[in-house]
Amino acid sequence: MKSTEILSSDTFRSDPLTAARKLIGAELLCGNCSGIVVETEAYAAVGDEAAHTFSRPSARQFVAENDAGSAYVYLNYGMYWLANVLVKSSSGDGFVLLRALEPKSGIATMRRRRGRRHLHDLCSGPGKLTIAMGINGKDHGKSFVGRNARFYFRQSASPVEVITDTRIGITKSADLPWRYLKKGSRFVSVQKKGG
DNA sequence: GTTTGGATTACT
DNA sequence: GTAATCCAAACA
Repeated sequence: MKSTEILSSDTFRSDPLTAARKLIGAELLCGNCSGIVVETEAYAAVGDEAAHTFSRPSARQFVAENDAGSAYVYLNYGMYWLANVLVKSSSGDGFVLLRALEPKSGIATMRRRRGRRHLHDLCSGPGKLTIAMGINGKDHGKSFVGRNARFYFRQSASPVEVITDTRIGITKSADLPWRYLKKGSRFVSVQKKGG
């Protein structure tokens, strides 16, 4: 029972750092596919130069018009869809970028979608996991909340050790330790020394 | 109307 | 190391 419990929507009513940490170890489900979240990054809606909200009025409008738990999905580098969860709280709004999963279910489907065979190459990056899970621009604005949502999270069955690191692929506010990783996971996007 | 800069990935 | 490929925002 514990392992199939839906992650409380309160998770998305936390500040971005807390929410990003809480999502590590949760299971993301979409259709017949699922995977354990092993890597996330937090982006703050205010004061974070790396966040879309810093330079995009359309992103600020998204935050204003959507509820906590909504999907913020955008096309990066003209090629890859990246998926975030909108979080809203009294201590700050923001996004949690889903960066890597440990594949659990629907692996044949993931292999077909990705055109890759190896388990470690299915969801080991923000652009890869959206392909593997079948998430794209049509999912922008949809909700991660509720058992009937197109995608949703299950609570971790057991406590997970989380480590932090600096965020990947950004040039502004790059020194903030807002990347969260499941300790020891070999399914993360970029292995750093010791990781 | 044109330019610019990306929260990436796969291939050489 | 770097090509691929699209969009929002900024500039003219």
